[in-house]
This record gives sequence, C-alpha cells and structure tokens, in this order.
Amino acid sequence: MTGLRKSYGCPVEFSLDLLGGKWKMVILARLKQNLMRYGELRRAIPDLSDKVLTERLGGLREVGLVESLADADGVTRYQLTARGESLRSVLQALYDWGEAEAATLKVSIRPPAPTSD
Amino acid sequence: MTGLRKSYGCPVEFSLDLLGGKWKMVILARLKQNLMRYGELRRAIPDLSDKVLTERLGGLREVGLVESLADADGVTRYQLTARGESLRSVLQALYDWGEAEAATLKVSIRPPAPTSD
DNA sequence: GGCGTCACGCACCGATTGGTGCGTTGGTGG
DNA sequence: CCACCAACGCACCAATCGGTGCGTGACGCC
Repeated sequence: MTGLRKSYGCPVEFSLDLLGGKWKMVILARLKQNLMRYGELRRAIPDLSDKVLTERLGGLREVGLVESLADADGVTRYQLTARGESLRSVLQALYDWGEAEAATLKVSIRPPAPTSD
Repeated sequence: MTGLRKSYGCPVEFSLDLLGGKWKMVILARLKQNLMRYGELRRAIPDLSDKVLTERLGGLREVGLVESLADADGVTRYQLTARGESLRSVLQALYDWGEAEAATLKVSIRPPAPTSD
C-alpha cells in the first residue's frame, strides 16, 4: 500500500492519512447513498475536477474502500466495498455535524440541481 | 469567520472546510480526552511543529471549537468548547475506524512515550 | 466520416500547507 | 545575570494538492 507509514501516533492520525484531502470523504459520502457512475459523481460535485476525481477514485480503489463495476453498456459504476461500508459511521457523523453546524452558522447547503441523463 | 464560503454542495464538504488539514482533527481528538497545556499537546503530537500547532489552535479558537484558559500559574490550557464537544461522534468514529483498520492492515499505533513534567 | 461523450493521462502552474530557523517577550530558577 | 522554558510571530522554503488545458482511445450517433 503506497504512502502508508508503519506507525502513527493515534488512530485519528492514521484515519486521516488514508482519508485526508479535500475530496475523498466527499466522494465516499456520495457513494454511501448508492453506487454511481463517473459522470454522476462529476455532476454531483461540480467543483471537483475530472483529473482529481479520477485520481481520488484510483486511490480509494487502491486501499480497498471503493470498487468499480464495468457494466454491459460500457459505463463504469463505483460503489463502496464492505471495507468502505465500515466508514458509514464516520461519514454519517460528518454529515450530521456539518448539517447542524451549517444551520447554526447560516451557511447554505445546496446540492447541485439534478440533471436528466 | 474567515475563509468560509456561503454555500456548499453537501454537509460533508462543509465539515471538511472547517476541519480539514493534517492536524486539526488530531488536535481535537487529543482535547476530546481532556484539557491540555500547549506543551502537552506538543509532546503528544511530536510530528506537529510549534508554528502549526499555534496556528491550528488559533483557527480552532476562531471558529469556536476550542477555548484557552490562562491559569494562575501562567500556563495556558486548551479545551473543547460546547460546540467542540459536538464533534465527539465524528472524532470517536474516526478513532474507532482507524483503530480497526490499523489492526487489519498491521499498522502500528504507538502514542509517544509519556514524559514527566 | 465527423462530432461529441466518456474516462482517463500528462505537463504545467498556482495556491496552500506544513516545516525550519530564528527572533521576541515574559517568567522562573540557579 | 544567565539559561531555560513557554508560546508565540516572521521569513523563507519545499512539498503537496488541486486545477486547467490539452491529448488519447473507444464508442455511439448523425
């Protein structure tokens, strides 16, 4: 597994080494709802570029949190693995806290408008 | 509140805008156990530099997650605010996941040896 | 056949993050 | 008076991250 150190000062430090960065947990949170196509992820997270989405998905596959399924119609879909599913409590906790905190700070949470496909 | 956008695509994105970066959540996880002095934090997280610890504590104070208490003996102690306490579930979830995942991947979690003060 | 889409890769770049080294002020102890 | 500690700030730098722009091959559609 590339990039992992052999030793960490605490489990949170270790978690963040695997999950850190601007977009990984956002991607995982999307996939927590249901499996998604690449293009759906792209549209769901408009501020995230093509290049970084590909890279982050690759990294998440590499550590076994996400898997890709090539369908018959040639479209790739991504979903959480069992291991990735074990992150549900982390992702839900971040979601819940963010929601409450946004209400407190009057920050707007506005998913991008869905588009037909 | 510096740096916050007015709108986010989802609550997880918002959470990470406040909590992102290499050390904030590690610091918060330490303070979740109990209030700590600056020097104790420094020693508990040896890879974290003076400069960055000061900066991150400042930022966490600024968003109201941490407060500092100046004691009679002139030593400053840091602790989570009530708002910071609301992060317990996030921090505990990251801790638990990291612990389980480290066991799976045979990664060592080794807190720095405690020193007498 | 040409065009558009999909899902990538590559080169390059800007911004940010984190670290080092040094300095500061105030306090304490020898 | 000096040394050390605590808790910062500042300048500078290296590394990393994320984005842009462009290219690619495969595929589908007109």
